Amino acid sequence: MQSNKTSMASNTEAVTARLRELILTGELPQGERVTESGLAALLEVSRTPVRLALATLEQEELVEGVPNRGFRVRRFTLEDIREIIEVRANLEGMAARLAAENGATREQEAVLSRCVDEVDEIIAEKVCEREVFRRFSDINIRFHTTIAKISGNATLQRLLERVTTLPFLIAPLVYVLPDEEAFGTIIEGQRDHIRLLEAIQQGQGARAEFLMREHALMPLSRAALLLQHTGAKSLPLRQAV
Amino acid sequence: MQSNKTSMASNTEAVTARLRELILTGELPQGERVTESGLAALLEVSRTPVRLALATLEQEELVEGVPNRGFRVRRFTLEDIREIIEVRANLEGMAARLAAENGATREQEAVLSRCVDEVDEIIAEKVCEREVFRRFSDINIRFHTTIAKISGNATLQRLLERVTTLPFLIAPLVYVLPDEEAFGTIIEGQRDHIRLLEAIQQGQGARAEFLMREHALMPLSRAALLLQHTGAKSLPLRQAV
DNA sequence: TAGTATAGGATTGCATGCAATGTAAATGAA
DNA sequence: TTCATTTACATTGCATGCAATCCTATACTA
Repeated sequence: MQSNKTSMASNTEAVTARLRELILTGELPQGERVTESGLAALLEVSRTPVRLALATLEQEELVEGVPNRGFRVRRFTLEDIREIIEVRANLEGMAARLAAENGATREQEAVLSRCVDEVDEIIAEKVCEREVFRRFSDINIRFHTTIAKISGNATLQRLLERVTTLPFLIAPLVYVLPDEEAFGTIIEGQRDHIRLLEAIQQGQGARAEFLMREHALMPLSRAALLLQHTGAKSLPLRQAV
Repeated sequence: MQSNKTSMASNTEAVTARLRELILTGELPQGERVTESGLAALLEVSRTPVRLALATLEQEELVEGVPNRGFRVRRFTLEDIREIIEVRANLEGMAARLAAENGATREQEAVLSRCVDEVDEIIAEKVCEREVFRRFSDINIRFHTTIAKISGNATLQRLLERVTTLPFLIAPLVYVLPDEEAFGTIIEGQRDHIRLLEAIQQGQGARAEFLMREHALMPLSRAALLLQHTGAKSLPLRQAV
C-alpha cells in the first residue's frame, strides 16, 4: 500500500530528523524503550526507514541499542553533559586558535563584527523577553559557526556540529533562569566575544584558544543551576523555543 | 532463500567490519563507486545489511553518498589527513591533560610504565624487522588508549576512537620508510612517551597536553615522506600488516 | 551537424513477509 | 509453595518484490 501522503524528498531523512526532534525536546522521554514497530506506527511509515534512522541516531548517541531488545533513548546525566561540554570547549578552542592563525577574510571578519554589534543593540535595549533571548541565541550560533568555518578544518567543523547539536549550544538554558540572571549571561558572553574577535583579528592564537575554552564552559554552570532550579534528575537537552 | 552458510552472530556488523576493512586496506580503491547490489553480491548477503553498513560507514566518513546515485569510497588527500591528524592531536592533548589532572590508578600507571619498558627492550635489541615494528605498534596503541581511559571522559574516548581508526594510528607508516629511518621514529616516539608518563605522574596537565599535541603530530611528517617515497596521489589509509 | 526529446536500463528507497531469537508467562512437578 | 520446563508472544534481523527516480544512449528534428 503505497501511501499517498504528501510525498517528500527522502522519507528516511525526515524520519531521522523527526525522531531527533522528539528526543531532544523530551517528547520521547530519556530512558524510554522504543521499538521499530512502535515508532513506525507513530510516524506512519514502515519499519525500514525507522530502522535506518535508529542506526543513525545510535551513532549520534541519542539512542542506545540493547543487543536483541531494540533501542532505548539515552539518558543524559549532569556528568554526561559535563563531559560533552568539556570536549566541545576544547574543540572550540582549537577552532579559535586556527582562526586566529589563519586569519579571517574581510567578509568573515565582518560577520563576526556584526554579531558583536547586534548583541550590543540587544544589551542597549535592556528588554528581557523570550523573543530577545531567541535572537541572541541565533546570533551566538552564527558567531561560533563562523569561527569554525574560519578555522578551515572541515573535520573539526563536523565534530563540532556533532557535539553541538546535542546539548544546548549556548543559550537555550537561559530560558529557565530568572530573566535578570539570564540577561546577565548575555552580557558576560558578549565580553568574551569581544575579546575573542580582537584576538582573532590580531592573530593571537593562544589567547583566542584559551578565551574560547573558558567561554565555552559557561553552559556548564548554567546546567548545574538548572538542576537546582527544577530539581530534575536528568537534563532536558533542549528547551522548546 | 535462507542462506545455509555458516551462520554468524550479526550479519550487519560483520558486513560493516568487512567493508571497513576493504576500504582501509585499499581493496576498494578510493573514489570507487559502490552499489548496494554490487557489494551484496560481493559479500554474498542481501542488500539489507549492506544498506545498514553503508549508512554507518557514511557517518564514519569512509564513504560518501551521492544523492540518488548510491555511494562512493571517500578519497583522502594529504590535506584531509592533515586536518584529521591535527584534530586528533588536539583531542589526545586534552586526554593527556585530563589524565595528568585526574591522576592514574596504580594499575593504569603500571600499564603505561610497562609500555615504556617494552619499547626500551625493542630499542635495545636493535633489530629492524617488520615483526618488531608490529610489536611497537601494538604497544603504542596500548599507551595511547590507556591515557584516553585515564582521562575519564567517555565522550572524548569515543571521538578519539573515531579519528584514530581512520588514518594510521601511529606506526604503520614506518613500514614504507627505510628501516633505519623507521627505527629512528620509534626512538623519537619513545622519548615523548617517557616525558608524557613523567608529566602525568607528576600531575603536570599543561605540560602533558602540549607534549602530547606535539607527539601526535609526528605521523604528519611521515605522511608527507610517504608521498615523496611512493609518488602516489592519494594516501593508503592503512598498510596491510 | 547539433540539440532536444524520449525510451530504456540501472539503482535506490520503501514495504512487507518470514524465520530466528529472546522474554515472559503459565503450567506442572517436587 | 517454589522451582523448573515448556509454550506462546513480542520483536528484531534479513530477504525480496515493486515502484519511483535518475542517468544514458539513441533517435529524431531543425
